[in-house]
Amino acid sequence: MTDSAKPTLMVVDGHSLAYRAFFALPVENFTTKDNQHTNAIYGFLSMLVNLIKAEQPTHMAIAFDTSRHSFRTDQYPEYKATRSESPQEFRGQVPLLQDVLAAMSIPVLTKEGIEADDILATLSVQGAEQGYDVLLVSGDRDTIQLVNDKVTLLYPSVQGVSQLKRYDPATVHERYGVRPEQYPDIAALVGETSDNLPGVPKVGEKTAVKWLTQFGSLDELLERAEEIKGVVGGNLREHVEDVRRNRRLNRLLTDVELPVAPADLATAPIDAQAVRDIFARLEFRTLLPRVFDAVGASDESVHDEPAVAMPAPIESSVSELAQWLTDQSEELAVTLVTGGGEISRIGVASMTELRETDWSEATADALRSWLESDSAKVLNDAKPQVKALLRAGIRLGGLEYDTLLAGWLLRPSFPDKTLAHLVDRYLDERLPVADPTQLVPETDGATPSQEAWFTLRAAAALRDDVPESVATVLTDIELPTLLALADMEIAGVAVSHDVLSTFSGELAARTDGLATDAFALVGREFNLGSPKQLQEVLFEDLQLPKTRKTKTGYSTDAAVLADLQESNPHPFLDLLLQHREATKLRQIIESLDTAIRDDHRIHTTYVQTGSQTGRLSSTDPNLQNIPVRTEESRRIRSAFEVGEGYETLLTADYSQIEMRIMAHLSGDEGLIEAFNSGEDLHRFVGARVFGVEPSEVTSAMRTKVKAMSYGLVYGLSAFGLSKQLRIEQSEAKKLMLEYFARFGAVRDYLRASVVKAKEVGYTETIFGRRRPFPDLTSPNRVLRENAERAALNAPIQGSAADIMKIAVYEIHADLRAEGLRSRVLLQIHDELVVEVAPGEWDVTEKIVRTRMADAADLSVPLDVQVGRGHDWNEAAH
DNA sequence: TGAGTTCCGTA
DNA sequence: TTTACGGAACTCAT
Repeated sequence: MTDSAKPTLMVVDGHSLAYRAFFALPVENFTTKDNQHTNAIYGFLSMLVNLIKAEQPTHMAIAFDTSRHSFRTDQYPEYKATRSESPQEFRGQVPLLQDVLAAMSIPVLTKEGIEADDILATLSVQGAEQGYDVLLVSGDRDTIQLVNDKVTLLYPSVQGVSQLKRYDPATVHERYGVRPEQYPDIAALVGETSDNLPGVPKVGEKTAVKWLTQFGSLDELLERAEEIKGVVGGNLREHVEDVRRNRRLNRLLTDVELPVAPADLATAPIDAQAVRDIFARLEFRTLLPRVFDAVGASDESVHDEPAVAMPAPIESSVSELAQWLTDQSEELAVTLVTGGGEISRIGVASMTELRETDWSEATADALRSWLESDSAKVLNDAKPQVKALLRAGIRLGGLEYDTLLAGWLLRPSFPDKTLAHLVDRYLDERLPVADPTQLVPETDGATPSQEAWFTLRAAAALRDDVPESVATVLTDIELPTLLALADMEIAGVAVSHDVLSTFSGELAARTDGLATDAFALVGREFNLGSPKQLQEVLFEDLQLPKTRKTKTGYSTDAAVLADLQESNPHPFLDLLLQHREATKLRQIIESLDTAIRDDHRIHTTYVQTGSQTGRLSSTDPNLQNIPVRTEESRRIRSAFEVGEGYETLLTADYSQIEMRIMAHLSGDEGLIEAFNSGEDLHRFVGARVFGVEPSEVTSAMRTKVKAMSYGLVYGLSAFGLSKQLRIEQSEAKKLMLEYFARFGAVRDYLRASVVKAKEVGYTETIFGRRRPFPDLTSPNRVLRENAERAALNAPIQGSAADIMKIAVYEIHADLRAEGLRSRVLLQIHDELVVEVAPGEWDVTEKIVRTRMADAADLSVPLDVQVGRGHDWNEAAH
């Protein structure tokens, strides 16, 4: 408190400040796991807390607008009419913010037909009369008129909500050149675009101030308007009525009837538990201690102490540990410290006890039976640990939960997939981490059993949050898949260095030749791989027409170059395209070759949490983007061979799985019939769309409906379709209309699924996997439409991913259960590559075919194509 | 050394 | 103005 004995009354325009916060803070950082946006609430509270701490008000209230309707709109319907409606994401936050304020015992004032600023005006007058120092906080300039010796205005500066500028009469005069009560006169003359109040044309602040100084008052000025010369004088005379109206509307009411008087607004103790509860719901953590600090309340629960005290890790001998493990009846968490694929230490935790020991062969022997048993185990990021155990000859049993996978299933878009983040988010505690920048860290990182303990507790918290359908996806799809992937990664795939290097040599000779020829055509040498230098050559040296713009210049991608070749043929373009193609192949070969390990095989890593749809991704190297489209590029696939001790490779792929899912989900009778007819899909669809017999469908017709069918799944537009097929947009539009005339249920389904997603905030696959889409209700059209297309696609791509995962783990399990050596090696979204041991072809093929076909029970059959060959290319035929 | 951009390979 | 990925090369700033 200040040394003045005077009480301070602080009145805040909640609406205008929360609205500023809404636009100032990126919404993606402020979204709870239920997809509740909280950026406006957070920003407002953050500012409020700072204010309370700095100003120490003795009395306080927050005023809100009730609706767009007010006495001003009654008088002048156009008032604020150009202001677009505040977005739903904002409006949804206001009631929550008011709940928070209630918990903080801060009165919220609203009155039907009255704007927040009028409440501020009324309280400021009452407060000043009754001997308070009045502090107004508002983002609306009209409140400047309220400033006087007893009333100070805090107004957000351009930099943002956190910076408030303090206006007393002197600062107002300094800034606007008039006394505060004259500010509305200026505003009336100049007009206020944001309120849709036009002023006098060509009159800005400077002119307005000059006139007011000259004539002393607005009334005087309007009386003697004929004395003003020139165009502005004419403008003023023509707009006298507008000015009077503006002045009428921007006068704030100082006599609003309120249920409270300043004396009723004395600050009261906050309801600590209520604040904690609502902050937990809003997932605010750092704000909680700031609130308690600002209001001078103490709260022990906010000081980072774990809800449960962490037991001290017990260093155990191997035999003690083995004994302890068999004594436990509850689920345990396990953490293996691995490095270079080797295990160095193991930690195990129950809720109450932490045990750990170094890993050695003796450890492996002693713990094997427990590790392989069905005893329930929880791990975080189990796959690398499962692999390390497999290398040590132990097959982990009883894997009940993986917190990494659970966290990803809840929020597939969240990039931070560390245990530290899960602990932070779901336990609201901090996982101890060693400071990596210090040679001798001041703080120790968590030991393995401590990590296990946090994992166990994070799992409990996650189980509370994960909806049942998602929990089923984790248990029935992801965990079994994890075990299959571990074996696939360890198996790897045999790749011939010789085949690769022969091809690479040929390509090297070719790229050199192409570059030489290209430089000769241009007349100088440059870096063909540099988009920047290439632009100089294309658009300056060769004077080709400018293409599609990119952030940094003009595009030179393959599609653009093909367009250029059509409109402005130039031999250089051809050479460039060929050079690109050949260098790309060389790159791919190079990365594959360096990835071949001593066992002559490549071991990719499947990232189970690598996509937002449920697909896998593949890294180091990526084996899901090996070229296949051109005859030549398929030579790379021929380097992927059957390994030693095996007989042949088997490839199996789902044909048109996404269209089949579409048929199933939409229930479109035409599409279902297409798949049941046995006819080629695109031929069947083409016949329907173009009204001809299937035998009469030309390849051009087939190409068109094929592009249309595939495009559907992506939310393709007529524009995109025309671009892809290189046809007129009108023709593309016609094609879409014809298509939907025959397969209308498809369109109905796609539309309905986006509407549903908008309602519930997420999409769902056939098996219950969810993907949240907060942007579906975004006021930003680009964001919203992007989200709509992704939401259209997610259930389809995701269901296909679910089906393939089910097939993979069932095939994996069957092969093992039958005691076969044949094994799954690769998964490329809708294709599997299997290595078949001598004599096992028939049984393996049968398992693969039936498990893939039966992975889901849809209203159309799942068609599986199987191929056999010595290498991947051959097996694809 | 690292972030951002462009381009391109796959399903 | 077509979904989902990983990765190489280049550019520019640090």
